[in-house]
Amino acid sequence: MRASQFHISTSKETPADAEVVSHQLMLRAGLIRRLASGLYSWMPMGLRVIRKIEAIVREEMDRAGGVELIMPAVHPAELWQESGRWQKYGPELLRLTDRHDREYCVGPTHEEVITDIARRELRSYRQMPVNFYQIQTKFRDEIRPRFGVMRSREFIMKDAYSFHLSEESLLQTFDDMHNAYCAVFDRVGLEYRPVEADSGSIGGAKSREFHVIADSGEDALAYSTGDDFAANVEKAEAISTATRQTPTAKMESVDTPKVHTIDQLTEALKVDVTKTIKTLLVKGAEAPVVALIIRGDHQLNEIKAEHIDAVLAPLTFADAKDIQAAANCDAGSLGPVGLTIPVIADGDAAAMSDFVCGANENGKHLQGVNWARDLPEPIVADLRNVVDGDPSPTGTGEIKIVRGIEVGHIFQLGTTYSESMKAAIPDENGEMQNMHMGCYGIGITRTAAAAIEQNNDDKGIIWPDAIAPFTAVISPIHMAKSETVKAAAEALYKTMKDAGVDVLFDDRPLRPGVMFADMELIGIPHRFVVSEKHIANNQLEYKGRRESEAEIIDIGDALGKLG
RNA sequence: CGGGGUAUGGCGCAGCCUGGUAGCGCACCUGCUUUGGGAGCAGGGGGUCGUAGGUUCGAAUCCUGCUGCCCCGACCA
Repeated sequence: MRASQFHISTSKETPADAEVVSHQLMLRAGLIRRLASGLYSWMPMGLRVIRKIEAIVREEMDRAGGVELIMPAVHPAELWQESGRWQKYGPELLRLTDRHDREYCVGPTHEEVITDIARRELRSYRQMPVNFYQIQTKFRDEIRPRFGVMRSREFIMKDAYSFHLSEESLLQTFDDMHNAYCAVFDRVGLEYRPVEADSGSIGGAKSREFHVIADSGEDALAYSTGDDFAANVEKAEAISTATRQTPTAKMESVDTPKVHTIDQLTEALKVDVTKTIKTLLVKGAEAPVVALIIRGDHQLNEIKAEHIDAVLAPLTFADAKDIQAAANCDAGSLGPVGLTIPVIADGDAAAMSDFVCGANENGKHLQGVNWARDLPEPIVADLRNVVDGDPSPTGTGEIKIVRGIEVGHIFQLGTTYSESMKAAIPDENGEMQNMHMGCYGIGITRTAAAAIEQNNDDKGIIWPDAIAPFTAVISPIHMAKSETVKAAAEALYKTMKDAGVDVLFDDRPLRPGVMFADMELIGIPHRFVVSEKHIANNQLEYKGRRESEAEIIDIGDALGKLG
């Protein structure tokens, strides 16, 4: 491609509203343009990246036995009503009405449509297992789109859905997909980690997320230093190793005016934060409210809390009125002593002795509190987020926390959708069986953003070769003034094109500094500079995007630099 | 949804407090000079100042409504 025939649109200035580096660089390099909140156009330079990621995904899906199809972006409401998600999905589902007053939604995911296809198309167990996939635009009406294409409303996703007669077959495909995803992210050239995850609203038994490791990631991941355990913090089990000590203090009330937070409490009473507990009231499944108890320095894990039977799902915090009714005080003075509602304590909180908590009376706290002696034993459950240094749930090593960007997610759905949508098939004995299902997603556009988060410097993007918009650029110095340079650059361009290299010929009549700055910002991995200086020796200058110094090579050796 | 901020040429911003001919940098166009790391000089084009109303002789500026965009938002016992 000749740069003069392409569209290159770079900017020196960083747009004011871009927060994260990938968003800033994508805008500056002219890869994307914003149309409205959470809606982006992919400009020619950016689209090349997307197409390369798609090609890798497609190859690996095909290799793993996937078959590609494409489904409509707009879905009739009836299908979603049948699965029950028309109600459950909430405001993230963009709903539309057509001229006949029929209701539709813009698909945020395609379980319903593919299940409808499966129940119509699959008539014999001999047709299974089968794994359909598509690469297509999705729409989710996010509350707060941000970080450019990292969390946009419209985005491109590869979604695959597999159908099986048996669970064993599903497990086999789930493993195959796990391996295919590893192959995809290996080829794209990212540092990533598969982690155990909660399956969330899609439902089903087991799921695994693929995260690109980056400090700007929205998810916290826990991994073990001792083995290959890795899980989303939402899912990672917290192991309590503490054992309760014998009480030494007697319970007494202390005045704590204006103390509403744990920080204020530790300051006022000069007590270590690990001797305090916090009490959170949430709506219960049966009781109106339930008390959740965690140590002062720990954080509630909402996902874990929501999975407890006594807790109402989705997790809802008690409001001021509920708190008054249950404890006769404000939220800042809550404690478990004397409560008549169910009290569920995290393992570490249940192992505490002589602790400090709210007195259920504004302006007062209790100290020297002990379970069993001053209040009943709580129900014990895992309620908190794991933290750095926790023992690994596998028993070897300790937990470390890193941040990640979720670029892939694979689920074992089981028979959730085949039951609600009646997708059954006769087995070898002619008996109808609900199909077992798996689903597997890769965020194509998000993968591009994640790659930039992980690969950039003060000059711009540094694309991994596999997904760079162009693998190499030829930058001639003052070609307009030198027939020699022009001839050599044209010849090199032809050689590279003939060799199948995805090369950009920067034939724009620009000063060298401008050309270099543009190509570094865009992040082309390999640069070949053709100039009068070296052409006489049949040489040119090569520089890798990550290298600080250029080297002089023979023109004939240029192709060798591209591996 | 709640809180905060913001809206002036393609991009980044000043002007607003204290009402009186809309300005700067980048980008763009023309010419000359320059030419290996985002050139210099000269000239030029482009803006209903988000929108609707109000106050006023006069509104980008003051007031009110609406809209867009950005940031923050259980973490609290």
